[in-house]
Amino acid sequence: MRITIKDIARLAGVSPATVSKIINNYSDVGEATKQKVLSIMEETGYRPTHSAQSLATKKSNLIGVIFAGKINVDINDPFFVDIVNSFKKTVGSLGYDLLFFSNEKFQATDDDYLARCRYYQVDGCIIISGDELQPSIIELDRSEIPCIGVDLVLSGERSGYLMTDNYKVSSKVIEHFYLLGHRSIAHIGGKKGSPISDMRYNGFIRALGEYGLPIIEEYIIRGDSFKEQSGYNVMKKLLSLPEVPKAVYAASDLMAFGAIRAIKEAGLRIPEDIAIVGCDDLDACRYIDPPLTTISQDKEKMGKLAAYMLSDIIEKNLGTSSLFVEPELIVRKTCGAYIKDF
Amino acid sequence: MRITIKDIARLAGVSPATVSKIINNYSDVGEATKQKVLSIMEETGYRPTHSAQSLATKKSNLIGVIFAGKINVDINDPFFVDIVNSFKKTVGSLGYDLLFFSNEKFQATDDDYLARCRYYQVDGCIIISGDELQPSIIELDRSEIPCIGVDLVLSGERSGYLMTDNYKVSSKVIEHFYLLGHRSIAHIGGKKGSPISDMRYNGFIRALGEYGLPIIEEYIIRGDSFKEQSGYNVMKKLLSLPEVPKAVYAASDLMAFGAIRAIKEAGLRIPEDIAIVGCDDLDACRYIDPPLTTISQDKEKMGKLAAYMLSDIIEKNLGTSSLFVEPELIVRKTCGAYIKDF
DNA sequence: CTGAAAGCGCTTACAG
DNA sequence: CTGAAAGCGCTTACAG
Repeated sequence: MRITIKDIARLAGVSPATVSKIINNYSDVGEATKQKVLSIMEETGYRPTHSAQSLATKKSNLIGVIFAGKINVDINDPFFVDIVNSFKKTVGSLGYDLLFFSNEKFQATDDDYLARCRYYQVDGCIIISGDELQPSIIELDRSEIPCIGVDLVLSGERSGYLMTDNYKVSSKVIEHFYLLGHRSIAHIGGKKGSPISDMRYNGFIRALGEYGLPIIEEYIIRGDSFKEQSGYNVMKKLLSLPEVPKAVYAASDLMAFGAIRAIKEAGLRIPEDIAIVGCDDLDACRYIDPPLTTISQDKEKMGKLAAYMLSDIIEKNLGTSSLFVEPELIVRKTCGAYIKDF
Repeated sequence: MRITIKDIARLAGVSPATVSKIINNYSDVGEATKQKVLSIMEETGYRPTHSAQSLATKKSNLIGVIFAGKINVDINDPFFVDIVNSFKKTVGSLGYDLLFFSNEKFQATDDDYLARCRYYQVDGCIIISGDELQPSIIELDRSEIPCIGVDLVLSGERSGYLMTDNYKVSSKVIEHFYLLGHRSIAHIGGKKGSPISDMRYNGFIRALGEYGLPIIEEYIIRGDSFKEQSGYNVMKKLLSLPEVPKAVYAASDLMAFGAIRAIKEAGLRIPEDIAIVGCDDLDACRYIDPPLTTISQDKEKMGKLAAYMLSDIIEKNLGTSSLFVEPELIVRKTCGAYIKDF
């Protein structure tokens, strides 16, 4: 039924071995035979079969995509999707296709990623973190499978990772507020214990020091998630203080949205009464009223870097490396600064 | 190196054939041998290899995911992602994993989807439309590969499709406006020629008839895309009319966002001066000011249905079938109707 | 209930 | 420059 390498060989009057060499671009093949075989492959529309190639070579040209953590089930997280989109383009041009693991399958061992990677013989993996990690990710990190973590520190021999410089995220916010004349800055932090939110929190404290700004205990409150409601709740507390802060830095856009809702409910104006900046640069930032000033991660670049780093590990057997990507301040209207060159 | 079925057989003192039968749940195996083999597999952590299984059975347990059309390169479209997310869960529980094709690869023949499906021996495909179709999708539809189209009419022997009932989308909007007392309704249409936008347009015209409402030529303008700017431009035209419409139905949320911008710039109020409803229920609808009333597609259900339809075609060899999913009106604040039971 | 043997479609030393 | 042969790790009639 299916047309195989044997058929091509017969049609061209050569051996399957020779056809194989031509498919794989070996140099030691006669130009004449090469052309003949090539044209027959063309005519017949022949294509090799992945499983046969994979079985023989132990390579699959497949990259596994894993969204680690409890949030695992959902691949529609905007951050995840943007990274993967960019990653896919680059890795695609390098000759790989993407395999998304269904978490619903190998449930037996609570998500045995390593087993699945071996099952499919993936050449490598990209693991994007969703904060709460499973042990099976650690197992995968330590294995022979090349891995690259995004927002996730990996330390295996054939692993690498990258993330936005989250300290810089906070210091850019502080700098912005500082230049605008603010000296007392509040922070709506993300959940304590989440690596990303901890980095932003610590970055905030550190930046305060660098700019000689006071750390005001009552102004620093951490929510229980990155969600809208959490930001709303924290802002309510801030609003109930004897002296309401005039500048607040929310660790996520969603929290900033919640804070904006609370501020409006309190009858206060943004940015006149309270200036606010978020974090993530969701699409909705442009549509909310007023449009939210925020920090953007260069997801395009991150996906691309992840692709190249992974391919370096796979092909050149490079060891662990890590990269920190520069974040960018996006000035919109929640801080009263309209000048673009901030 | 890798532990194989032969090792297990040797360790258990049986033949590879017997181990294979146990792996594949054949019934004609002695209980005693079965238990022994099972425990050895457990101890050794043995897992079969995908490529070997696939080569022998000609099945891959892989479903190809294709985002058809020119927009192809980007998988971060919210509609696409939500559908795929739901699809993935269901199809995952059915034992399949997802393969995302890189468009950058087989560029030779402008995206030879069929060839790629055969190369990977995918068991089936889900094709989500991005309006502008490539010929290679048609080729795939006509092939032996089971396909299910989302927002895309497929007619192959082993194909099926589903989409939201886009006529109903429009009639629900008209009904809402009608109940609110509006009799002259404007339409900011999507690009002419795009199947989805045409259905919404035609549904609009038809619903007008059903409610005995007039078709006002000047009030019906189609944009050149579903984008924000396009909605802005069309709304400007509407605003320049001698009699400005008081109710407008935009064929996409993004267009509605653009229209809102134009309305605000003109110094008019929403919904007091102009009521507006969008289409898609993007996240941003909740954050824009005022929150946008819109029509939501049941993406969760659509993904699930797509999964079951596809698996029916694959396993039961079922023929073509098509499904139309009921859309839902989400009442927010752009029409002046706050009552939930609309 | 169990196993020997052939086959799935390719690749890779190796010999010539 | 070319080909015969063995091997990759499974499965599937078929025979017993």
